[in-house]
Amino acid sequence: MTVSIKDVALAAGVSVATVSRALAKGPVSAALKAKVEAAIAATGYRPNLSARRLRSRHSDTIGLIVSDIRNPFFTAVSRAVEDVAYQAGMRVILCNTDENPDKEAMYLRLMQEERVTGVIFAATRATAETLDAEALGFPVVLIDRAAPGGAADAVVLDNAAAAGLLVSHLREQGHSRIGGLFGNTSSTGAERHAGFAAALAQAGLAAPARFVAPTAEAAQQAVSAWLAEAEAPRALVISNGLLLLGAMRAVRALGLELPRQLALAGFDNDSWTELAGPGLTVIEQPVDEIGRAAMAMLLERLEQPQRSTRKVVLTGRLVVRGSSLA
Amino acid sequence: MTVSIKDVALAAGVSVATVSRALAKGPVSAALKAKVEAAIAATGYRPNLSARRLRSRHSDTIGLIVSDIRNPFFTAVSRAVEDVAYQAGMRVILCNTDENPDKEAMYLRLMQEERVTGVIFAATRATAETLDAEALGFPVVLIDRAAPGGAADAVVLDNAAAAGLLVSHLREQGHSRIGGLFGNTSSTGAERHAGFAAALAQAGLAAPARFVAPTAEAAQQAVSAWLAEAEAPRALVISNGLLLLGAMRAVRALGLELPRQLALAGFDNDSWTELAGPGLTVIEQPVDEIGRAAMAMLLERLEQPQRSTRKVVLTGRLVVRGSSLA
DNA sequence: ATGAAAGCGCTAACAA
DNA sequence: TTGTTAGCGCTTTCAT
Repeated sequence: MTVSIKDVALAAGVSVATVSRALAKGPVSAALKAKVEAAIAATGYRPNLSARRLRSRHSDTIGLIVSDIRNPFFTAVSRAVEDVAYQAGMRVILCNTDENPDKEAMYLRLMQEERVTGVIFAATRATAETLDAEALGFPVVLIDRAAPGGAADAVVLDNAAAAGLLVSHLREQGHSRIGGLFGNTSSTGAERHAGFAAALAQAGLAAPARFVAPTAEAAQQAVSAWLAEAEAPRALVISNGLLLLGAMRAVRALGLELPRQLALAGFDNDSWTELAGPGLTVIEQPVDEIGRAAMAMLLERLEQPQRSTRKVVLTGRLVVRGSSLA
Repeated sequence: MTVSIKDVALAAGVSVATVSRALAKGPVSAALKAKVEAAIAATGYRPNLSARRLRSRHSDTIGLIVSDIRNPFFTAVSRAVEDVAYQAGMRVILCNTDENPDKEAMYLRLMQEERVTGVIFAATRATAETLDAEALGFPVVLIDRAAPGGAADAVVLDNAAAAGLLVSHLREQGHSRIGGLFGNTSSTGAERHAGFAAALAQAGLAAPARFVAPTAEAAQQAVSAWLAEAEAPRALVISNGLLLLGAMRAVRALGLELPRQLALAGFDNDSWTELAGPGLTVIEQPVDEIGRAAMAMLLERLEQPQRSTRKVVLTGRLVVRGSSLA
């Protein structure tokens, strides 16, 4: 039925050890190696990775746990991670948690059962706070959101600075009634809010903010309601690409003209932001770099399990488009 | 070091078989089951999935091979597939081929080595034509693109009809100089072109068409060049979401006003299409249904390996927006 | 350089 | 219901 290394050995007239060595590029004479290769071709043999992992005790697999792969930010990061991983001979298991702590716990358990080499993880705040990398049995690199107190390695954006960049830009365009919309499950939302609030405080301005579930629908609803109020902001900072999508839908539904009636600026240079309305002003995250840096940190951590945790902080780039211009 | 079922058995004072049964919800008395669970908690035991797969001879894993997860169509399909799969207790391996036949071959080999239960595969035309599901050793369900002659199960859109829908719509809006842009690597592009050409032929009109690599960049370039020509079309049908993105960038770069100077209609109701310009008229694919149907077909095929191959043809829905209105 | 043999952690006969 | 035992296919000593 299924052909094993034993069948190959038999067909080649060598021992299973020799076949294994030939496969692993170990010390095998050219003559035997040729015989083995012929036998593999003749039998149609394919190594069984489960057996290999069981015996060799390394899975060469990393887990990538994100909230939702439909978010273009995570899609882009995951492509970068996968490309690097496959080049390094590692597989990637991708999981979507929908920002649900129960699912996060479930997938972390799965990662243990898969005996993964390591995990790259965009955790909710709740999980990041209680994460115990020691107990998990594999290294974890957090992306997008960091753990408090440097409990784990992390690759993040300088969220506060980026939010400040957006506020400064809107101020330069003459805005003073600036509101902010943020996600309520991640530390990222909190950090961006902090930067937003600090920048406005420094300017002596109020910093009205709202927090919503991290979905386009929630954002659309929140923005619609907010803009209908008497003291509605004239400019809006939106904390991520998903929320920005919802905000933009609200703007369209209300028939508002950007930037005349409302200035809009947000996070994530998703491909559509350049095409919507007059183009949306956004903070571009270095998504490829985030993926690469996370993989690199994971590999470093594997080599030096004891070194102290690090946080790589990357800088966002302000992309100015029509939605925020005076 | 790593705790195995043996350690649990020892701690619980039972045999390894009893632990295994307790884990598999086999016949175990409540008393022993409690002891086992206590021992698992005490030891922090986690089953080793590699060992389980090796011994049980089923991986409970399905492979999902797409061209590029950054394409929102595949992102959406993959989410649907994963949700169904995880509910059915299966894990998913996701691979990106970038429409590269070498990568396709490599990942199919990987699937064999993982001893996957089955594969859902968006193949290039080249690979679909030579696909031999028998030799692979696992069932394959093609998505988005079918194999000629029904060589494998498939879930596809009625591409020709959908393209016809777009042409009819543009005709109704009074257009007669209608051009089409299609991808050059997939059967999907070919089918959409066929439907496009047939619909225009029936109307007694010319059907100028161009074929490009399936990237936004190639589309942008092709559209820019085409619209600069003397006999440029006044309406454009674009074969998928990625190409549509490129086309839209070209439109913006040229400063064209939709739909006054150019009518635009295409495939894939990606979230941005409602926000770009006056909103883009598109064919919406039932992405969730595609994912679900593919998983369902895979499971059916596993139960009935011998039944003849089937092709599930789903219907696209025309979503009319401003980009194509007279 | 090659082979014999042990055993990774688990499930599935088979016995009891 | 429970325990004993034989492998699943592979890598890795340990000999030779």
